[in-house]
Amino acid sequence: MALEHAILVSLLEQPGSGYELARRFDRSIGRFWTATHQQIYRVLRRMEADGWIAAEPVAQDGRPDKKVYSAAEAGRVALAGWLREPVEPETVRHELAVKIRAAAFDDPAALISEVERHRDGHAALLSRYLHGEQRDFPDLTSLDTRQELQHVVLRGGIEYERMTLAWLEDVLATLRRLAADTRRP
Amino acid sequence: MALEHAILVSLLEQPGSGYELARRFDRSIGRFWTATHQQIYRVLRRMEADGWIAAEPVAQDGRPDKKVYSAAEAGRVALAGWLREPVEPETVRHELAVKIRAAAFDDPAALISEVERHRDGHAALLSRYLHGEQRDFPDLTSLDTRQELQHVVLRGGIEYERMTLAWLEDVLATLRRLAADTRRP
DNA sequence: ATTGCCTATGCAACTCGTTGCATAGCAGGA
DNA sequence: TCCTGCTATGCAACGAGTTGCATAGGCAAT
Repeated sequence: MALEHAILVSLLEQPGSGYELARRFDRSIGRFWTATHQQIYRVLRRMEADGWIAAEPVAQDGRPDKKVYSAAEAGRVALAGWLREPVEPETVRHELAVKIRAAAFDDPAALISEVERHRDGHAALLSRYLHGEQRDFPDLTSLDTRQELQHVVLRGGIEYERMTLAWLEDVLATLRRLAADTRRP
Repeated sequence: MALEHAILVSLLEQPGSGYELARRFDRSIGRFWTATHQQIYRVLRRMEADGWIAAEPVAQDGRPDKKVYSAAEAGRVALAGWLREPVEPETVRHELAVKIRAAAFDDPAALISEVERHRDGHAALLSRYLHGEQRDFPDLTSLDTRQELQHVVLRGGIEYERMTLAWLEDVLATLRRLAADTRRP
């Protein structure tokens, strides 16, 4: 399980409440790790009990109080240990690939609009990444270690989206060709 | 949940026992959907109860009896319905990306061997895909619908591995540069 | 002879992840 | 004024996924 570790990284980069973490997981962190607020609150309580993080209650006016968490030394040590462990067979769940192969037993044309939706979603994400890159890394010649590492992860996201986009166009061309073939074979 | 649907696709392509399905999920299907034998047996029982698949006991000599499942009409209909539903935000779990960002709070050099391991794994997988392509699709000019769709999914796998490989080399170069910088800044 | 691996299925216990709902005050628009 | 939405945290129930173990015969190598 790496949710603890993803939370630790996020808290090391910037302390925050459970709610704030949930929003980060909807944005930047969510690029490579997703989590709902339920998961996050549960894990935060466990991590606090284990001494990995420390909580400080913060009163706010006009809105509910919050608990701001920050990474503790024990958490940083646990993270360093995890870094040195070999990991994961990376479980894959690619629903669209299942659908494409399933289309052989139904109508390939029925999938076209669904694939177009995915393509548009990936195109939008790529454009968000590229804008985010320009905003957060305007000068690529002077980055510190943290920024270098954030940027190489972002480059991975960008390349992934580019590749996915090209593949989805390939899928669409294939589906359209098959649909035309079955209409007048 | 798409495990049912992945199993249906596999059984439509070729009937088989739970054990055989489990092995397929370790090989080709496992490229885009993973599952253990436990999950598979449980889901098979439910699908049989729902009338999506039919089971036929097959006696074998020299080894235990098996139950060979095949997709039923109700299953095919369910699969066609699922094809037409919009789906999934595709939950992402990219442990290596978490590790890379975590390295900013520890020693970037500690990650190098881990990333090299991943790179080697992806290189081996790419080579398996390319050999599988040559074996299963020797003549790309005469494919039926099913093969066309299988091949476009395989192309996706190949492009994914190529992209990942290039990115991991980028990650390695970045980590090595950062490691050199911190040794003599 | 024993050990280990392969086929084949399954139970039990557990953890992880998701969904629906609840509370509660404040802000902004129809 | 009412409705919607945001901040902020949490409970309860369920479903999905993992891990360890069990059975049981056959095969091959040590």
